[in-house]
Amino acid sequence: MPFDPVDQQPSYPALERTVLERWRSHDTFARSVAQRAGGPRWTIYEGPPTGNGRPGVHHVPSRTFKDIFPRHRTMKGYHVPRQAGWDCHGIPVEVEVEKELGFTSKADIEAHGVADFNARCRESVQRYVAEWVDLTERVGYWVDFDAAYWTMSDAYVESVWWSLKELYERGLVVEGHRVVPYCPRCGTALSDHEVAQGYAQTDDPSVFVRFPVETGPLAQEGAALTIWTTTPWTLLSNTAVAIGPDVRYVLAEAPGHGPVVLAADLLTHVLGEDVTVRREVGREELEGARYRAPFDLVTRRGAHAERWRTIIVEDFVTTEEGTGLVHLAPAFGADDMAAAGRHGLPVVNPVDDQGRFTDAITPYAGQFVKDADPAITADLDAAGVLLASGTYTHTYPFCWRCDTPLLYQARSSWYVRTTAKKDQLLAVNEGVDWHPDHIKHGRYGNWLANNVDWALSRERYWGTPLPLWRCADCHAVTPIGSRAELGAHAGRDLDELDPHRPHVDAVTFPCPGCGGTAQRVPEVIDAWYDSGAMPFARLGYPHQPGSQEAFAATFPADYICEGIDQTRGWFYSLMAEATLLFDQTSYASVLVLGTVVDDDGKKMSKSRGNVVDPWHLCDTYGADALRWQLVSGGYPWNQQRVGDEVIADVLRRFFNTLWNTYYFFVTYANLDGWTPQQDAPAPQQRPVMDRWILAELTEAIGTVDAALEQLDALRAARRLERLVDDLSNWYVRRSRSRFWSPQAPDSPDKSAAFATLHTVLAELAGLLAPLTPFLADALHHNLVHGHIEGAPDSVHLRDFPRPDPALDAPSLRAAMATARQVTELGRRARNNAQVGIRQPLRRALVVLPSERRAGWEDVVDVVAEELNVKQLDLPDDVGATVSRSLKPNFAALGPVFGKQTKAVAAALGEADPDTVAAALAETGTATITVEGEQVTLTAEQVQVLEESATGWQTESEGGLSVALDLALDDELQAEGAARELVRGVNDLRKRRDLALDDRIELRVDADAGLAATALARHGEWIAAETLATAVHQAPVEDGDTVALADGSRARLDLQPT
RNA sequence: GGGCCAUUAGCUCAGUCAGGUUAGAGCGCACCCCUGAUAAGGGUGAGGUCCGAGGUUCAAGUCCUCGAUGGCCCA
Repeated sequence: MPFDPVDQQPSYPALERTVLERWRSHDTFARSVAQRAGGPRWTIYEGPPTGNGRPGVHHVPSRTFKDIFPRHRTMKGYHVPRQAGWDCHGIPVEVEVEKELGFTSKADIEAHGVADFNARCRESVQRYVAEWVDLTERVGYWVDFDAAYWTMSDAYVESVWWSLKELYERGLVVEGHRVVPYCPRCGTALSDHEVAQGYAQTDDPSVFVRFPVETGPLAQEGAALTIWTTTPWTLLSNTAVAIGPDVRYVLAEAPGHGPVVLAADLLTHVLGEDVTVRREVGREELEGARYRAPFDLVTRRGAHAERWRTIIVEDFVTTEEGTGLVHLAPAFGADDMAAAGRHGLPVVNPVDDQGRFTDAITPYAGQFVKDADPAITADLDAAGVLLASGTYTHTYPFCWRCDTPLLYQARSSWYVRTTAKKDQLLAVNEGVDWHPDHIKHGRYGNWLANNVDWALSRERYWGTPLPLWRCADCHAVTPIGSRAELGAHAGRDLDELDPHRPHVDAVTFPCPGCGGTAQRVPEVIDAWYDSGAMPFARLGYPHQPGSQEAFAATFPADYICEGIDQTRGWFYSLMAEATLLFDQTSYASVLVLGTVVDDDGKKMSKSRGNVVDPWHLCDTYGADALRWQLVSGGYPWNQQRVGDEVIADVLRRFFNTLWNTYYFFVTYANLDGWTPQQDAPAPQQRPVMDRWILAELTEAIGTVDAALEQLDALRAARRLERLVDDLSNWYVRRSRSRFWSPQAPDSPDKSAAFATLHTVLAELAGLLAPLTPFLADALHHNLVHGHIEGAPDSVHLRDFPRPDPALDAPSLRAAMATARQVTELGRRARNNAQVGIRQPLRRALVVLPSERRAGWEDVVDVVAEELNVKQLDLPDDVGATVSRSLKPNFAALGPVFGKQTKAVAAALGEADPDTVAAALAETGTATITVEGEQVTLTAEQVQVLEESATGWQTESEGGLSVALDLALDDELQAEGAARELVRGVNDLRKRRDLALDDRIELRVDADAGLAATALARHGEWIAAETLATAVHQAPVEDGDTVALADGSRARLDLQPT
């Protein structure tokens, strides 16, 4: 047998396991990369998954879309190495280990010993790696794990050090005293990402407080400022009050309160309806005025005495809530801190690392600040400055680990000064090809435009140590770019030093400036910096031999792909570091994926219990089906549904259709003994169906190739779905008989059909290879490898299909589209006339718009056969059988006639269709009367509809009509009967489980009229169609009954021979 | 509170960037047809305030403004 026999109902998971095994044993992935080593480089960066958790189905989309385009580019001749990577550092890893050890605070870690703690972290990140590798392989994502980079490796850490030293020396890494979200219990600042996890609704105090004015006219009137806060404990640290530049302020009085100043817009909101406005208060009265704050527990410092507790003007003040006058405590608010910087205000912070008031704050010393709120409020009341108090419900961040309310607190930490390069970041972003493009100026662009400096340092343990050594004496900082450099300073060989804590902390060296002792600063860095460093750090750049050449060849990446949650994660860290270090982006194009949801469109979560297991899907339907759902189910950046229902649907819709076509080909080729070596007519000499499907194939190749080139897998998948549908439900359906002619072993028509179908399936395998790598390779392996001279042993080793211009035939494709539309109308007509398709009809009349008549003669036979009519006429002049109507083509009329369009359309309705049609046919234009004026219209502007009249079963649509002649004569009825008999026999063969090529003897009980006529006139044809070696007219006891058009019944039975 | 995305048939989605008068596909449902490749295919039918309200235009699912709901990200 030329081809391996194919199961009619395949198990795709079993097939995929076979292919996986072949890839393993044949080293297919490595060979696919290596054989393109001389080609142009195309680079993808693998965003490192954190090894700190199990892979789930939500990881499959990115693994799919990271696979498709590299496979395509590889088949196009590009050299596309794919290095895997693992993200190893970070607080989530620490938390995992802390849980294991039952730790609750940093003190526990210190007591336990950082060395062992970090060793456990190192072990923890390797725990799930095997599962990740398994799933990655199973879904067909080709990536090189052997060459994987680990962000915790010595070389990686050293490379990150190099980059930080570079940035430090350019003044882009600085120490800053800034307000950060801080967990007083865990003793560290939190990253934005961590803070985002901990927002919860909570009730906080809400107090309105009077600050009496001490200078200027307002002081003489006894006025006080009105301020509002939800953190009374920050009032102790008040240093200024801010007003808005465009806010209107008034002096007002309400019963029980003295005269107070507040924003006019918030007057009744704060003081109620029963309030009297004394007068407007101008900005100049307020700005610079001194006031008295309720507490004097902290004192001003000399240098800032001037602005201490005065009124300043700041843009961030709004009248959306509060009073329009904002109390500032620079140590506890980012806006406050920024304002303090701008106005030279002091920063006072009477709160310690555990969130408690310091000893100097006598009344509240040692209290956790939030716990002191009630006492503070009571004291305000006692002092007579409390206007009102209550509770305020809002969302507030809590520590996601211990539920402690976070404090925004000024702390010293290290920053990357991304704001210094903000304009360049924006410029670099302009050059990136975002998919979808709205991200560029939308979600991501907005984020960049509001760029703030990158809070780099973490007061933690398991991370890349910040490579800065500070002198205890002169405080000079020495940045270190490698272990060798560190060794040179320390005067000993440190090349084997573990560059993590605590080992690296133990290394000190004499300060190059003053000779004092330089000690590493205590912080490690944000793990996001590690991930953003991967373009160079994965290579150990610049220290490792060859890393500089490798970096030059692979930077920037041509393509990256991750979920939309990486907008402010990896997409940013990659771009920011590349811009700061190398003044360019690190990726030319990026595909952003949407979130994965279940069958019902719900987000998957453990608590909801709707987490889909990727292994279940792969083992039930196959990885190809899962991949196809992801690429064909909608745009990848929208939400992606994954679940049993949608994937089972994909199997039905696409895979089974393709597989049936494949099964048909293999079955009949093997029956016939056909092989690709057989001579076949040149494509241009083949029958019209062959030329048509080859033209469709050629067009599809061009479309799919261009779509994949543009990272548009959806368009590629849609085109392939159409091609498979065309192939199965039109080409094979219409060509079926050509594959089955045992009487004509060497028919050129048959070999043309086999050659055509083989070509289409083989090229389909090539087109599908990037998308469904398993099925594509199975097809290739059976149909091409070993049959075609020089064909590689995997579809992934061949070149991507190229369109053959000689096969392209746009006019034929258009004609066939018309043919199929006519067929559809004809079938509708038969249905409505209730005439079965097996009953031949004498004649049908087809009306086509003139522009669609080209090429009709090529396809008319196909339509006649499909509709089972003897003759199809396309009369030039259908005369009396047609009634015409006119339809305005608004798309053409609108631009010419503008506002007059509707009048022209109305006039067309009044005009005589026959006259207009005749004029258009003769001269190409026609003149009608519109509102008393003569107007000339072109054929493009007017569509002439023709509809067949009486005596026919007529169906029309879009300017096409089909009219069936329903009259039957004896001859037609006999033919119809013959076809009924054939169908009856073949149905019986099938039910008796006869093989396709089993011969039979046929007996027909045909005393009655039509069956006898059919046997007499078409006996030979019936025998040929049913593989009957003999047809007997004889009584039949059992067997089947076939009902015929004249109402008679024929009994039939068969006997295998 | 801010930003982005989505909202089209019972369900899942195209169509929206380049406005054009009969808004499509698949699944599901009902009836019918076809079937020696078919867990298929074909025809018909039921099913649409294209989220809503304004606006621009000869013409709006499509463009603009405002709003609603959902999702994501951020605060």
